[in-house]
Amino acid sequence: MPNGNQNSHTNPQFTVDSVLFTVADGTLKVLLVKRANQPFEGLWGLPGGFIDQDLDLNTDDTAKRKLKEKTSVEPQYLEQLQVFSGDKRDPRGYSITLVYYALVTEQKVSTHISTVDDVAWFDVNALAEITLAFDHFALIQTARQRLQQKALYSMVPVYCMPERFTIGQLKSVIETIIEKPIQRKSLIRRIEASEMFEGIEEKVRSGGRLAQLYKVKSGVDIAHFERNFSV
Amino acid sequence: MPNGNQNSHTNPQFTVDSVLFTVADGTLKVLLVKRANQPFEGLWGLPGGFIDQDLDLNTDDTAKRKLKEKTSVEPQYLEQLQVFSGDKRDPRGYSITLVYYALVTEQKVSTHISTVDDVAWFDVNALAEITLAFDHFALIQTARQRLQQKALYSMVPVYCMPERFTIGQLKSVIETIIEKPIQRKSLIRRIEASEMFEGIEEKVRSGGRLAQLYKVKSGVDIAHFERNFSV
DNA sequence: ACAATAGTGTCTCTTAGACAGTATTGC
DNA sequence: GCAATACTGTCTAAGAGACACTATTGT
Repeated sequence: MPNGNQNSHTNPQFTVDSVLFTVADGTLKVLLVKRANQPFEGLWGLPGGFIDQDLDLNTDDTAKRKLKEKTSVEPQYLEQLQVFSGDKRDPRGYSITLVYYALVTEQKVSTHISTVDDVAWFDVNALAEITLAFDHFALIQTARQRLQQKALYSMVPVYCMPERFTIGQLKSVIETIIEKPIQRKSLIRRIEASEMFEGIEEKVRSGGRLAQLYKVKSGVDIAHFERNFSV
Repeated sequence: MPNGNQNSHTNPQFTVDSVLFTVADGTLKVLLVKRANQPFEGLWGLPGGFIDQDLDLNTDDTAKRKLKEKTSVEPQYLEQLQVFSGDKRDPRGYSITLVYYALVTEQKVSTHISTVDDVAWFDVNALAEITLAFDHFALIQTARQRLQQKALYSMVPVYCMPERFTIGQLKSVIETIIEKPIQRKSLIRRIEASEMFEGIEEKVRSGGRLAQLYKVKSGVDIAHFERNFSV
């Protein structure tokens, strides 16, 4: 309920940060950027920054723009996580950040990332060993919990998959995210019940019997399916 | 990822607004405030305003403070909904608002509200008939959807109840929120499975057989129970 | 007695987990 | 044949909806 008498004291620094996840090599990874400015210059932190009112219609655009600057692509999935605020987050004083979390196929960004040295994937289980800027460690943990929850009742892990994938690959990605094994049969039941995927006329070898390749049917929104794994 | 070179262009107006719900007279109601300032002076809008860095440790405090100003009590339940942003929301230009939604027992605020004329409960189904400030109509609809979802798999509707309540009363409140009938038996199963409630040594009359009164066990957090109504 | 509301018992249906069993591939 | 992975069939257990049934109250 704005009333017009704002000032810098009531209008603190506002930024948008994103926790971009992918699954590769059997681990959950998060994209971090080496900071070029104070504070925390030289430390790794989340990609993000200020709104540019000329470029961004809203904060979603800000998150996408900042991610594209660092990865050259827009994430397949992007969702608001939550706002973090207070005077402990930033040594300069009270600050507010709107945090998004996002998912992407690792392959889509790997070539671009390998050409720069200030952007890299980090294993989320190895973050305790490095010092991150601001409260970004806590933000990542919160995002990870939300992703784990969402992976239990939705198909969002598919956003970490390449366009064509096998059930075995998807099972492995889900298990990496939720850190628990699931029943292959349960996954197949979900895939069938969702009616969001179709087998394509191609199989791929995987050490044993050839595996059926699947892809998302055109025009369906994966995010709109809910079903529970009761792990 | 703040970097220090902010200005008013990259740091637009930021406010915190709250959608406070209650259930009374068999309908879902939302608390609105008559605006005393431009823009939209004289129209009804959500309670909210700017952060006060001296009073608010974080945005949760801002939401609570503004709600207390209008209702004299803190809500029993408060949760971040989402951020709304863009240059269409406020005639003065780009703006950002962090929206919370909250629940309260109607009785706790009724006496205070009746003493002022710029705060009132509105039936959420009658909002189309009045003009609200800003995009507050849309914010309320989003909050209502979130509340409906949450009422399906959690016990949050209990936050709309007085301290002691019957199963019949809770059933009615849930049905008002989700706009669908539920099975009394299913509700009882949830109450038992949650182990969060206890019957007290008192019954209350309700037109037929006396009804058992329940209350929340001390020390339990209602928000931490998940179970599905498959309505 | 009867209406009204509270509360119980129990059947069915859906669905997830478990896991045995079959199918197909490379070596 | 054997190891490895893909896929299927089916039993079981949990839990929600449905609804008939019993219990207790005021009139």
